[in-house]
Amino acid sequence: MKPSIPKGTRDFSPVEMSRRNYIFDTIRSVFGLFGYRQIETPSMENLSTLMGKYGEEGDKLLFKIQNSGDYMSGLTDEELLSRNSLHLASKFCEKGLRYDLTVPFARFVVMHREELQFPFKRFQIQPVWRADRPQKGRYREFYQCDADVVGSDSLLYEIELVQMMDMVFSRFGIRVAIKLNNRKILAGIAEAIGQADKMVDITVAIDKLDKIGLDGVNAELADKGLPQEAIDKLQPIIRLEGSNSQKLDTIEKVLSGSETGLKGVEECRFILDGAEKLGMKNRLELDLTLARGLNYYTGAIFEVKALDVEIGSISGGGRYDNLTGIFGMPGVSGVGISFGADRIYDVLNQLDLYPKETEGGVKILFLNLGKDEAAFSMSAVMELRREGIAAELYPDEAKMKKQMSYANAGNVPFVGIVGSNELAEGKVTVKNMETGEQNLLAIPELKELLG
RNA sequence: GUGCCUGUAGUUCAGUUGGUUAGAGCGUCAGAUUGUGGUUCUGAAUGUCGUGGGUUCGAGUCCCACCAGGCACCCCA
Repeated sequence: MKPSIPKGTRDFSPVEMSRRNYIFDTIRSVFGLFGYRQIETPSMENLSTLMGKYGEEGDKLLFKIQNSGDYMSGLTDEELLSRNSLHLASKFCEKGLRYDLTVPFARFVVMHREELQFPFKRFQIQPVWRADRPQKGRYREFYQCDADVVGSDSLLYEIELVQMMDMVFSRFGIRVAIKLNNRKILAGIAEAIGQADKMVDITVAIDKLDKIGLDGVNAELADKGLPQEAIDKLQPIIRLEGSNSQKLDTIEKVLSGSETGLKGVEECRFILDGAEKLGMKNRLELDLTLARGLNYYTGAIFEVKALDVEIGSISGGGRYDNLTGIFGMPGVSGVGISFGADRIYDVLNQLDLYPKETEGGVKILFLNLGKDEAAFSMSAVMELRREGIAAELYPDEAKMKKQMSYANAGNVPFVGIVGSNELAEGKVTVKNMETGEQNLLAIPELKELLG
C-alpha cells in the first residue's frame, strides 16, 4: 500500500522549510518593528465560536471535529434517519479547526480583556484549515500571518498596516499593488442607487470586473434582480478611472446624499494621504471593485496582489468595528491584515527571489578516513560548534568519493579532510567546494575562515 | 457544491488504426578513479500500465464503474 496525505495538505522538505522560515522571519521582524506582540491560540475552537462568522459559504468550509465517546447514543432514531448532514453534524461535533486567525483573536480578546492593555496590538503566525477543494495557490491547510490591533478607532492604524504591507513586500522584493477600499463607500453606493439591501450582491458582482468584464458584471447585476435604472447609475462608479484623488472627487459627488458613503470617502482620503506622505515603495490605489467576502469588515479593506505572478491575493485585511460584540464585548473596534505565507512562498519560488543564505545546512563536513582521524575530526567539529559554526563528521569510513558526493548533494560549502598526514600535523585540509581550492589549516585558522 | 481534464519506473514523459518480451531523459546504484565531489564515459537495477469489471483470438491503447490527482467556477490567503 502506498502511503499518502490528505488532499490539499503538503509535506515540507528541509530546503522548503528554510525558505518558509525566511518568509516567517521576515514578516515577524516587520511585525516586531511596528510594536505587535506574538500570541498563539489552539488549532481547534468550539464550533459555536466559529459558526456564522464567515457567511454561509464559510460555514460549509469549516472542518468539524467529531466528538469523542459514544456520541451516537444521544441521537433519536428519527434524527439518524433524517439524513440531514448539517443537522447531524451539529449533534456530534462541538469543535472545529480554525478557519482564520481573526475570529479566534476576537475570542481571545474577550476572554482576556482584564489583562490586556488597549489598544492591544498582536500578531499570530499559525496554520488555518478550510475544507475547500484545492487548486492552484489554494490549500486545505495553510499558514496565515496576522497583525491586528483592537481597542482603537484611530485611522493611524490603517496607515500603519499599509506601511507594514509595503515594507514586508519590499523586503521580499515582490512588486505589488496594494488596493484600498471602504465598506462604507460600498454601502453608500448601494444606498445612493436606492438598493441598500442589495449591497452584498452589488459588491460581489463588481468585484469580478477584472475577470468577467463590464458586460459580465452588468449581466450578473441584472440576474440578482437589480432594476436597469440602478445598473445605469452604477456605471460611472464601476468604470471609475484616474488618480486616487480624482476617483475620490467623483465618488464624493455620487455619494453626496449618503452620510455613510461620505464618511468612507473621508476615511480613504485620510489613509491615502497619510500613507503617501510617509512614503511608499509600492503603489497604493483606491479600487472600488475590491469587495472582500468576509462579512465582518465594516470600514477600510485592503488587498495585495503580486504584479509579476498570476495568483490570488497574497495579503488582505480591513477594519471590523464590532467583532468582539458577538462574544459579549461591544464597542471595541479592530483593524488587521493577514499575509498568506503559502502564496508568498509560491510567488518567491516562481520569481526565484530567495537570498542565498536561506539554504541553511552545515558549513563544513569532515571526511571520515580512519578511526584516529575521525576522533581528531570529531573534536574539531565540536570546537567549531561551540563557536556557533554548524559542522559535522561523516559517520562511516566510506570511500572518499562517496563522502564528497554526500557533501556535494547537501550543498555543503566546505569539506574538511583529515588523513594520516593532517593527523600527524594536527591540521585540517579544507576544500572549498565551489572553487575546488584546498588549504592546510590549523584549527584557529579554520575557525576564522568559517566564522 | 457544479463543470472539464489527466492517471505508464523514484520523477518527467513517449508508447502508431488494439498485435508478441512496455521504452527514453533525469535521478539512484556500481565501475572507469586505492587522498578528491560537482563535468565526462561505461554498465546495472526498477513497473499490479490507478483499481475492478466488460468488449476482443489479443487491451497500456476501446467501453463502464470506482479511486486518485489537476484545472476552472463558487469562494478565498
